[in-house]
This record gives sequence, structure tokens and C-alpha cells, in this order.
Amino acid sequence: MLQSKLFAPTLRETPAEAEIVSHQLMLRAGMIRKSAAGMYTYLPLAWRVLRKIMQIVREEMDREGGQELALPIVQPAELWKESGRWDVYGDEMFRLEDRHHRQFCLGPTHEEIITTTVKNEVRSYRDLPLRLYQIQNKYRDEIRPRFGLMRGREFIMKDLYSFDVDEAGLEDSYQAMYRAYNNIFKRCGLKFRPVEADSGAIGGNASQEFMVLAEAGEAVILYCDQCDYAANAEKAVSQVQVSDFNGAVKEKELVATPGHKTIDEVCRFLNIQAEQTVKTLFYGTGSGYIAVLIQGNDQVNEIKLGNVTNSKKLYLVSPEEIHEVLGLPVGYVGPIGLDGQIKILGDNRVANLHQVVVGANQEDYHYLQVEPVRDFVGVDYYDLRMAASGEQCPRCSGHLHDLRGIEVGQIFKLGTKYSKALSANFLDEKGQSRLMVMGCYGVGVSRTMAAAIEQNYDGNGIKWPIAIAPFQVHLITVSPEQLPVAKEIYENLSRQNIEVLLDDRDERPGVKFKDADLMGIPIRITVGPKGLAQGEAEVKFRATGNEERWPLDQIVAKTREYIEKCEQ
RNA sequence: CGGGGUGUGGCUCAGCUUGGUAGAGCGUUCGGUUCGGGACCGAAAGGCCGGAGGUUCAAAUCCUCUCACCCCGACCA
Repeated sequence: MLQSKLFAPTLRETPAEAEIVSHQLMLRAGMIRKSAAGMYTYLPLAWRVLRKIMQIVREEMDREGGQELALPIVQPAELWKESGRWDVYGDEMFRLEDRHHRQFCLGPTHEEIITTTVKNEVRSYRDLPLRLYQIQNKYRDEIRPRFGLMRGREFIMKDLYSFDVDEAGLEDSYQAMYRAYNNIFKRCGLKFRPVEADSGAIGGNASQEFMVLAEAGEAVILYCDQCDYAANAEKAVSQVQVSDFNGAVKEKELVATPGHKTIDEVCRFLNIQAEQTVKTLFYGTGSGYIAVLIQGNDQVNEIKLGNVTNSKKLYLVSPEEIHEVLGLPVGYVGPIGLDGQIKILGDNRVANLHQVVVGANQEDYHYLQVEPVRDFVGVDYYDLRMAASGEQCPRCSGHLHDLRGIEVGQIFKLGTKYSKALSANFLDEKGQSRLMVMGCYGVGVSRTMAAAIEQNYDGNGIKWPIAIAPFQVHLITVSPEQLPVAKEIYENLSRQNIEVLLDDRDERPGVKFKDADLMGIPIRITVGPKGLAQGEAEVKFRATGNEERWPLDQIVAKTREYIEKCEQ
């Protein structure tokens, strides 16, 4: 490709709308332009990268028995009503009507339509398993699209759905996808980690996410420094030390704590640590309230709480609401005496505490020397806390550390949730009708491109991993005089199927170098008078900044050698 | 949806407080000098100041409404 013909309008300055690096650099490098919030045009450079990622995804899906197909983006409402998700999905679904006022949506995901397709055609266990996938745009009217391609309302996703005869088959499919996903992100040249994940709204009972490690990631992951345990912080658990308590158990004692409401204030006033307190938080479920007991220095994990309470719309009740609706003294609330008035859930850790301080449900008073097991009534205990960095791994004696990650893929065991809702049955070898056992597996293709940048950039621009770079070689001349030589190199490389972008523009060298750094093509070959005088070209690797001189007649061989080395 | 912020040539922004009819840098076009890390000189094109309504002799500037976009929270590949 000749750069003079390439439609890649680069920008010198960073557009004000872009906050994070990948968004800024994709705009500046002439890769994307915005059409509306969360909707982008992919210009040629971006599309080349996306096609490479898609190709890697295809190869790995096919290797594990996947078959590519294409499902409609516009889907009839009936299917979604049948599965019950027409209402559940809510405002996140783009909805539309045709001229006959029939309702449709733009597909946010495709369980409904694929399950229907399969159930209509598959009768026998002999036709299973099936692993079907597609790569196409998905539409989700996100509450808040942000960070460029990181959270778009239209994005490219690969989604594969597996249909098996039983749990063992599902396990095979799940493991196949686990392997495939590891290969995909490895081949893309990314540093990533598979982590345990909450299975969330899609349903099902086992799930892992693939996280590209990057500071800009929205997710926090906790991983063990000794074993391979790693989990999304939404899901992570830790072993919390149960301190041996051998002090004297005393009766609880009411103490005046006038004006001291927060954990901090109470601790300072009573000269104790936050670990010796239990805080009582109130959540609204939409249909009522629950009280949550948690150690004073812990955080409630609202995902875990939502799962335990089977509630999607949890919200922390405001102080005003506690005061006015629940009639409780904000700052002095505790579980003692609440029994019967409100459902009380406690974090497991609380049950192991001794001689703690809690609010007394009286203005300006707390209880001291409370024994949770003895003094709390009607409390159900669950794991409700956020695990934290520094705590002990749930599986071994190692400790947890945290990292930020960008979720680029997730694999789910769905079980029979959708096959049941949509009656996807088959006849087994005994002639018995059974439900298909399903899994679903997604890769955010456009997000993977953004994540690759978040992980590979410097102050001058992008540093593409070669496997997904828009071109492999950026060939630059210092002045137009070297163009004939450069064109010969260009032809030689192209003949070997090496993708070269030749900067044949009549620009000053500085401009070309700046644009080259911005675009981030891995191998930069400069043909200039200095090198040419010795029959050499200058080579600079974008990723490392290392420079070499290559004799002109070895450029093709050395380029191939470098690319092959990268592929390993 | 709640909270915060921004809309002025393609990009970055000034002007708004204290109304007087729009500016700079970059980019673009043309001419010239240049040419190994975003050159220099000269000339030019390009904006009904997000939109609607109002106040006023006069509105980018004040008021009302509205739209879009960005950031923080709930959602998620």
C-alpha cells in the first residue's frame, strides 16, 4: 500500500473527547472516527487490524470444531418474549418496529435465535454436539458508553454457542473454548489472564473471563502469588484469618457515643480498631429492604449480595431514607433488636468475631462487647465481602494481589436455561426427549483492538504486536530521491506476502517518522542517503526501539526471519 | 437516570464576568526558500459562535427551553 493513497487522516493534537490512550491514539492515527456516542466508523487502518484479529479468532474456533455462520442482526420480539428476556433486557436493547408495527430488536446477543435455529433442525443426539459461531456487530444501548471502543453501543463480537447432549459434553466444549481463547489472545501478542467470573445476568453456573492486563482496565482482578488462582474482584474470595479469641466473653454494654457516627469517629472515640466493629448497611431491593452486617473495615460486594438476594436492582439506601422510611437513627444503627423488622444478612466473617462494637439503634449510643453469635438474632450468613489485596488465597497459602484488566472474552456454561425456555430438545439413544446443554463464549473483537493499544504504546504512539498490526513493515524514504530503491524493496517484500506500507508522500522526514511512530507498524525500514551509501537500509523496531542496519539484498530474508520469530 | 462539565473554521483553544456584530496556533490551498525526528517566508480559502425562543437599538456574550458530547456511579464483550 502506498501511503499517499491511504485513507488515514492523522491528527497532530489529541481530540478533547478522548480520555484514554487507546481512544486518543486511534483517533490520532486515523483509525476511527465517531458517528454517535459509542458508535464508530472504522477507517482502513483499524479495519485491517480488526480483520487480523477476526482471522485469528476464526482459525482458533475452527480448530476446536466451530462452524461459522451468520445470524440476523434484526431479530423478532417474539423470540425474546418466549425466553423472557424482552422485558429483562430492558433499556439496553435497541428496539424498532417495521411498517406493520411488528416489534424487533437489534441483537445484543444471540442465544434466542441460535437456540431456535438449532432446535428446529436437530432431533437426534447423533446431530450433537454443535459449536456454532459468528463474528458480527452487536448492539447494546449501554447506559453509559465510554472510552472509545472500550465500551461501545455497537461493537464487533465473536459469539459461539455450544449444544451438547449432557454436562460432560458441555465440559468438553467449555474446555475447548478455554484452550481456543488462550490461543487467541496469545497469538494476538497480548498479556492476559483467565480469571473466575460472576456469571451475571446471562445466567448459568460457571464462567471465566479473559482479561488483558492494563491500567485502563475497568475490572479489578485478584490473583495468587503462589498458585494459579485468579478471579474478578466481583467474584474473588479469600481466606480470612479467624483470630483465636481467648479473652473473656463479657456481657454487652450500652455506651454513650454522642455525635460519633462513622466507623472512624466511633473507633477514635472508643480507642478501638475498625476490625472490632460491625457496620450495618441497608440496601433497597426494589420491593423492600435488607440489612447487611459486615466487619467495619470490609466492603460489601454488591454482586455477591445481589446473587444471594436474587435481586438485580440493589441500591444502597440513603441516610435520609433510613431515617425517614425505616425510622432508624443514622449512625447508631445495629442488628440488635432489628430481628423481625427487616431481613438481616451477615458476612461470614462477622460470625467469627468477638467482643465487637455495634450501633444500639438509639441516638448517641453503641453497644460494646457484643458477641455476634450470641447477640445477633435472625441473621443468615453468606460470603458478602470484597476480597482484598494482601489476603490469603482461598486455595493455598499464597497471598492475593490486584491488577487491573480489560475483559476481552468470557466463557459461560449456560446449562439448560435457554434450551428449557425455548424447548430445545433432542432424542437420546434410548428415545427419551432431553434438553440440550448449552454454553456461550464471546470475544470482544473491537475491544481487543483497543486493549492491545492500552497495553502497547508510548508517548509517540501505538506499538502493535506484529500479529495484529495493520501492516508489518513501514517503509520510509528520507527524500524522494530514494523512492526508486524503496519501490524495489517494496515490490520484493510484497511478493513474499509481507504487508508493507510505503510512505511515498512528499513530506519532510520528521513528519514521516512522527506518523510512523503514531501508527505503530512494528518494523520501520528507512531508506536514506546515509545508509544507501553503504548499501544498507536502517531498521527500527517500534516495540523495542532497537535499531539495526540491513544490507539491501538481505531485507526480505531478514524481515521474514523477524516475523517468523515473532510468531513463535 | 442521578451528579459534574463542555459545545466558537478540519484539530486545540481564546473571547463570555463588564452585550457593540469573531480571533490565535496547528491543519488545508497557492507561490517561494528548504529537506535525517511534526521547517520558514508570503498570500488565500474556511465559522449564520450546537439548536429554538426571549430580553435589548444591539447577543458568541444575558434569560428560558432544548439537543449533542465528555467525565463519575448502576450495566457489560
